[in-house]
Order: sequence, then structure tokens, then C-alpha cells
Amino acid sequence: MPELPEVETIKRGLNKRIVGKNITDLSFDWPKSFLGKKEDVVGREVKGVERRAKVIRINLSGDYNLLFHLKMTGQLIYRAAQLRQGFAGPQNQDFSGGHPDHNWHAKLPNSATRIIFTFNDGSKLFFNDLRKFGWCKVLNNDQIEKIFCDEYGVEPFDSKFTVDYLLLRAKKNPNRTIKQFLMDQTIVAGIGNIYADEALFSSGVLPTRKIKEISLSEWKSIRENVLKILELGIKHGGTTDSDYVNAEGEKGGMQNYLKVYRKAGESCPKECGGKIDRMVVGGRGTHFCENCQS
DNA sequence: CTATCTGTTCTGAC
DNA sequence: TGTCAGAACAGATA
Repeated sequence: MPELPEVETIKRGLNKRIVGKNITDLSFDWPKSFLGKKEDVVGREVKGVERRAKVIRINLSGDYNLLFHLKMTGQLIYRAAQLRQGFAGPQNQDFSGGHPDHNWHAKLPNSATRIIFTFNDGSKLFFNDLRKFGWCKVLNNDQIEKIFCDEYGVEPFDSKFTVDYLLLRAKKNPNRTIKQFLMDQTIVAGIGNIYADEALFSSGVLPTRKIKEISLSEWKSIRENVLKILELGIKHGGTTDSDYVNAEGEKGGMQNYLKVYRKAGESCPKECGGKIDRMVVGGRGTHFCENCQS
């Protein structure tokens, strides 16, 4: 479930594993998954991996970048080379990130594999995407900067993510619901369905509340809880499992710390006596406690 | 079998 | 300009 914490986890994992390597080959089976020219990528060195919003940027030598969006079912899976038995560094550890699934570390490539990058040491990076909504684009630095600037709002962990900023943006969209506001990538980058529900639950604010009716103290609470829930997500590696020895691919991680998401019918974890309910807000499944969110 | 659900985002209609 | 259904796609689930 690639929202900000998951994508951040992937970024950190890849930074430990592919920086400094050369891409020696690239193949893809679905034209819409790879938007670029193979010749622009093969032969280039990986300089670094960054995250902006839910997007991953792999910076290559020369004026080239790979930009990934995992959308709903994308995964990036690093598969170490089989060469160095007994070497314990991260280079030699498999790593997965993105949409959780039972077959993380099953045979690769598999039916969901869209792109395969091969590095000069024999290791590989697989871009899997069951539903084919995700993409990888080859872009130059200017194009990347423009996208990062134009299409996304502040990063939650940036110092610009303040209550004043939220109030400013709130003036422009007074009639939207708070949930849609939080998920609008041009306002705050990286929040998706799960973390929006969780942050609003922690804040005691109903997802359907109109922006213009949110009080100052509620904005403060929402801001703090967005940060808290995202930090918790990153701390637990999102819903990512990086331990390939452990077969429990989709377990562990953040799934175990969610309080309302997909918990409809259960008792409120705040023990307020209420139950978690579900409704649709902006076309998205939305989970909340009717009793302690208002 | 059918109907409905799913973590994202973009487009086109109104 | 804001809002909303539908699309892009492929499952799993009831």
C-alpha cells in the first residue's frame, strides 16, 4: 500500500543497495509501464534515490532519472546477486516495498513483473504491478523538478507544513471535506486513504467535516496527528516487509497499528463504547468512530 | 455466476 | 472553478 511511509521505506532500502551500480540491462513487458527509451537508461550509474510525495526518483548519471509511481499495486523488489555467499551487507539482502502480497519473494519475475533492471554486479530490481496503474518514466532533471514543484504540495515533514499553511489552503477550499483536503496531493503530499482515516480518527474529527468548520485547535490536532501517524508508519516500515526469510510477507509493519482502517464493525479502540463505521467520502472507503469523532 | 470491493490519480462532463 | 463519475486494470471476496 504505497503511501508516504511505504515509499519512504523503499527509498531508504534502495539507497543502501543500488547506489553506485551501473544498469546493464532493462526489459519490460507492458508498454504503458515503462515510458521512456531503454537506451537512455542502460549504461548509466545510479547516483541516488529520493522520494517526493508517493513518487520514487532514481537519479542516474547524466541528465537522466527514473521516476516511479506505484499507484495501488506497484512493488519494487530488489533481488541480490547470487554471487557472494556469506556476505552480510544490505547489498546481499533481498528487499521489497510497495503493495503487500503473499508472493513478495516468490520466483521472479512473475506474472505481475512489468520491468526488470539488471545491475553490473548481477543484482536486479523488479517493478511489479498487478493492476498496471503504476508507471516508470525516464525524465531529465528539469522535468523532474517541474513535476515536483508544480504537482505536489508541501511534504509533511518539511518545515513549511504548518497550521498557518493549512489555514491558508483552507481558505481556498472552504466547502470540501477534511478527508478530501488531506488526500489532495497538491496541498499535502503523500497522504492516502489509510493515513487520512487514521489521522482523523486520532484527531477526533469526522472525515466529512467541511473545511470551513474546522477550528484552530482541530487544525493543530490534525497536523500533529498526520505527522504522528506517518512517523509511526515509517518506523514500522509501512506495510513493507524487508525480511525475506520471514515468509509473512504482508504481516507485521504498520498493518498491526491501524486503528480504524478496515475495522468496520469493531469496537472503538479508544474504548469510548462506540463502534467503527464505514462510509464513502469522495468515492473512497472511509472508516471512523461515530461516537468519538465529530 | 454475479456483484462488489480494493491501497491512486487523471480525464472529461456538467 | 468545483465536483463527480468513470477509466486505467486485475484480481479477491461474498
